[in-house]
Amino acid sequence: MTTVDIPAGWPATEEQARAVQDELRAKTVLDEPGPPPGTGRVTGVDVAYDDERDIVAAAAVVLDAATLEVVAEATAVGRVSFPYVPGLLAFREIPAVLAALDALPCPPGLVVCDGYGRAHPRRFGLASHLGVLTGLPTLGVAKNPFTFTYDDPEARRGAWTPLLAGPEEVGRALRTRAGVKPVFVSVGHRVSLDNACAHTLALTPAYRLPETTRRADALCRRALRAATTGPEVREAY
DNA sequence: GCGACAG
DNA sequence: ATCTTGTCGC
Repeated sequence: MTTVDIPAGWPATEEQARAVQDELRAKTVLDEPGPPPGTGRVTGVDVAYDDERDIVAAAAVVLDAATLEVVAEATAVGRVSFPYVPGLLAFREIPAVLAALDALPCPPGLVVCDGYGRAHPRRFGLASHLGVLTGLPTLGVAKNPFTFTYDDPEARRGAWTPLLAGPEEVGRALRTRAGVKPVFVSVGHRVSLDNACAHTLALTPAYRLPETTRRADALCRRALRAATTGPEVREAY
């Protein structure tokens, strides 16, 4: 496990953060199909918080895309870098996520984020941001529709409907388990929407959420618990 | 102006 | 995200 510092020049206000998004958005690559589903490696990233102690823990878990077996994993712990503000989630999660990715012993391949990419008020969500910063292909799978609208997809697994920002399709509501609430998929960087959905289905053989995010979620919670129970914290009592 | 709002 | 036990069901 590694420790993270808040990067120099990291936005301190919402206004600065929005300016960063507006500047980086132009670097998003949307015309690449991305790696074929079921091949190479797929990495899940997620973050857990202890706002009380101002601690954040991130995890990156690399899976073999064909077998979904864990190939490598890494965690990072640090200080919370930004408050939670809808639309600015990336500024809260990215420093720790970058550190976890850096700590991996192998290339991450495609990165699956817990949240949105293009489906974002300024079309630059967490997955887009992480993609532009790392150059890696990224996509976002969110559990909630945020401010967007959608029609309920058919009940069968694989069914989907457009996720809409007014008239604009910013992602898809994708059914990963028959009869269960869909997930909300959007493109991050260097991946097509069709491919993003195909990857999401390949990663959900048994549960609603991708194996990548399930693994990363479990790991970052463990890391947070360890950081909160570790020697340096116990001494404070 | 007020409320809603990924995690 | 996080606070949180038991409980219904495959």
